[in-house]
Amino acid sequence: MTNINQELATTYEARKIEKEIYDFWEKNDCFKADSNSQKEPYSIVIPPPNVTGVLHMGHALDGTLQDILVRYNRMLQKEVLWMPGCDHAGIATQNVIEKNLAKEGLSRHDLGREKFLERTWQWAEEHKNRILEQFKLLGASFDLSRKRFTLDEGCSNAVKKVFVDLYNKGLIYKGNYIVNWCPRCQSAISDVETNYETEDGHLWEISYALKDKMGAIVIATTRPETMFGDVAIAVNPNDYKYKELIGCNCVMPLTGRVIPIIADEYVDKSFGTGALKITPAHDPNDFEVGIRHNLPQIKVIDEKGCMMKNEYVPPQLQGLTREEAREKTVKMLEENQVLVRVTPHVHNVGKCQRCNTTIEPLLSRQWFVKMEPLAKPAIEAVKTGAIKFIPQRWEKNYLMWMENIRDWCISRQLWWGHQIPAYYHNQTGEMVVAVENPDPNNYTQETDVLDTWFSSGLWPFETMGWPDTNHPDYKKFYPTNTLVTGFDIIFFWVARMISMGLEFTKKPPFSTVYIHGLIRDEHGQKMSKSKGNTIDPVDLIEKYGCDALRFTLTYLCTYGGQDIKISDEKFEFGRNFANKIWNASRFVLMNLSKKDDELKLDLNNLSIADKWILNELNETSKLVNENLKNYRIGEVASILYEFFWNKYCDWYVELSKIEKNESVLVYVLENFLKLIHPIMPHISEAIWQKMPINKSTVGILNAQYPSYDEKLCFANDAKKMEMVFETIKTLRNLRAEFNIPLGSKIDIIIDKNEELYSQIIPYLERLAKVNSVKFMADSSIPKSAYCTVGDTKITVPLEDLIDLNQEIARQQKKIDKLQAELNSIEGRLKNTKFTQSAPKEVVEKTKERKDELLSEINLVNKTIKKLS
RNA sequence: GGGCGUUUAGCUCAGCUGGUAGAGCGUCUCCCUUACAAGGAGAGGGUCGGGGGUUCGAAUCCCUCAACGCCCACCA
Repeated sequence: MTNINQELATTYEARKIEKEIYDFWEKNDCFKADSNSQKEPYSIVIPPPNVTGVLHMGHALDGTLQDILVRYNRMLQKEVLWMPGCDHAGIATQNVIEKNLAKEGLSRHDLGREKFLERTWQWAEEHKNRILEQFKLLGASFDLSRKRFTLDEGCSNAVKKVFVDLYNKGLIYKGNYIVNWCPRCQSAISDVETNYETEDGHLWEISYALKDKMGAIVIATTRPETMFGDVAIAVNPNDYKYKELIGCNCVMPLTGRVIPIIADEYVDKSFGTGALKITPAHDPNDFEVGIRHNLPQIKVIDEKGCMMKNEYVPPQLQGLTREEAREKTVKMLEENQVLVRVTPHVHNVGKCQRCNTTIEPLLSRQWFVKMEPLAKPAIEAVKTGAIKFIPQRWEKNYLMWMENIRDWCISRQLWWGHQIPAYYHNQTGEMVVAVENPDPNNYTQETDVLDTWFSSGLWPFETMGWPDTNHPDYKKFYPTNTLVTGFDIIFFWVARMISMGLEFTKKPPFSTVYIHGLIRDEHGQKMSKSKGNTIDPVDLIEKYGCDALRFTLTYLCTYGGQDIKISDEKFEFGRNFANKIWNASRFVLMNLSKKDDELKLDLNNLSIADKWILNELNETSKLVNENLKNYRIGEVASILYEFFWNKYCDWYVELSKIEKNESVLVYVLENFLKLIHPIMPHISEAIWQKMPINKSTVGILNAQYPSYDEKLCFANDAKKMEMVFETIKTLRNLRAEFNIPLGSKIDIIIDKNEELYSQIIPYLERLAKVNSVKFMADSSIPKSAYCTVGDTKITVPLEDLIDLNQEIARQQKKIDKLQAELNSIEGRLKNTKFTQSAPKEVVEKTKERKDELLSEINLVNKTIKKLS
């Protein structure tokens, strides 16, 4: 036998071993899915990280949870596919490239579309693999041979087909609507890409003179610079203040243009002055009002956020930015004495999610997806339970959004992305929507590209070979089983995948959506580079090890999906556990004298301790399976921690130093390694491979996951063993209270349960430093300390070592505690309502407890009497 | 303006279908016991945010208030 002591270092060298193990899996092609397999399928698609991205803590959590599910199901002997890939991330990536260009003093327009895309592709190719390589550091067991990219040929074909189909079904339309326009990105963005921030602004009240009457009407606005695009003043039809003015005209200050006063329910009588200027080209609500009243749309701010040069904008304002124009407009209004009042006003301002620039609501020609018909089946799928959210509360959130869905603006004025498959005739301008350009000589393709989420919305099926529904992957692995993601992209991504999946495959793309919390810093702040509070998972892996990171994150992952606050030091928890596993295993392996067949578990040759640990293992297996199936993954981590550390190490391994059963020692370790493998894949694999047992699979990752086994249920023996532990703990406690040094051994006299205790005398000797054990029904040694374990009294003759008063006090304390419990229990039992209405078992249990307490109190009382 | 979440030991948090509160870290005492000091043995520490209700029994279910956080929403 090799010298294992030399082979295994005394502290676990995580990184060295983790690298070796991952290499081993890769070399053996362990993560490759076989679409021809007869086994039951299990599949997950990764939420595709951005091409330009680097691994962050969110990925670490998300990736770990997916890997746990994937590895668990692989060990349940299913055919598992975890599909990896990246997202082209339209705006995000284009921004990065443009920033780099800017360093060279160039803009994308200097390069032109073709050159720019060439450059972006080059960047994407260079960075595409980086993040997936980093996922490997997490131990991700995805099938890299199937790696996909949202802009690859297959995805592009799927996107085109989906676009054309939706267009032909009338679910995609093009038109002039008001959209969220980012003047910096120079593109439209969707509603979900717009974040609102409260800002301190002003409410300016401006007087518009009536045209054919004396007097004026005063409106209130937060954006005076848009007034040049006004086409009406609106009041509420029921507002008596303005009743006679409806239908009148008024003269705009500064420009003198004449606009009507109209009535619309939308106007809130109580806000501001109750009169509202209508600017359809620069406000979404005004846009709606304008449509209702058939008003013109006057654009006064351009795509860069500057005042336009047209007949509506006063010459001195033309070309100014929105901000400059606002200041100057206010000044001009003041000079003209039409500014009635200025009050501070806090309001919400839309910001571009990507660059935080203030959004300009802008009238422009865009492409939209009509969402209502697509949302309907997606709502049904969740309502009927075809798709389940975990935790369930997210369903409400999802449904509320879907039921109030608005059309989705999918065109982006970018270059990086899927170019919209619409073609315009060079002369006639006729438009054709088709997968291919009907005639490249005469038709030019639409320059807009699609929102990134359009292609990621197809991710679960576009990666499986769709639209080829005979593709082996599609047939075997679609629909997928579980989608794992954070709540922040339910609207962006999850909702759209469900809609698109149902529309195009007629199947929900997954049956379970497992939503986890977000990673935050130790103060609960969101991690961001700008705040400088990020923790790099790669650093953590280097410092503590991958399995330590995974275990810690898993442990912190609650069923309710709470956000997870982390700090560097928290990962010591996982590292310590890995080290414990390592050392316990080292101990077991070092002390084995048998091999292979000799280590086969013999159920006919078990001590009470063996039965106890096997019973515990069995219970643990049961719980772990139950909790994994129910996505209580944090609970699994805590169950396994408790089992291994507090049961196996603290007790069973210690007992094995006194009297060992190698086969049980190995059996329990082996099964624990299997149980922990999904969470801590490397260390479990590393140790498993060193174990002298019959290994029927390539690695532990393919071994059969342990489950509850009737044959290993030893409940009665386990209970007895618990009593033994209680005895040892009680004696240790006594030792500590009386400051008896470990060197001086104690004698004990036990009054009951001789059969049990005589089996475990060596344990008492070693673990409680007992010198001798006597069995005597009634020991009457007055100068003694006493312990009671249930109905058993243990006398510890300490002669002069102890102060009798101290011992009396100690016993009295125990009585007080027992008595308090007894009082409460008796109260309950006296209450006939309790005995009548509580479940039988509960009443029974309470009665049993009462008897236990009574006899123990009785016992302690007797000993006190004897002492005094 | 709606909706959701959180409030439990000094800190960070568990606590599933109601049966009388747990872990890790930190603190205190003792131990470098031949797997592990990233360890071992022991101890202390909580009227479960406030108030009300349902119940034999509430951290757990209901109502209400408070604080903090998040999401959605067009209030100019």
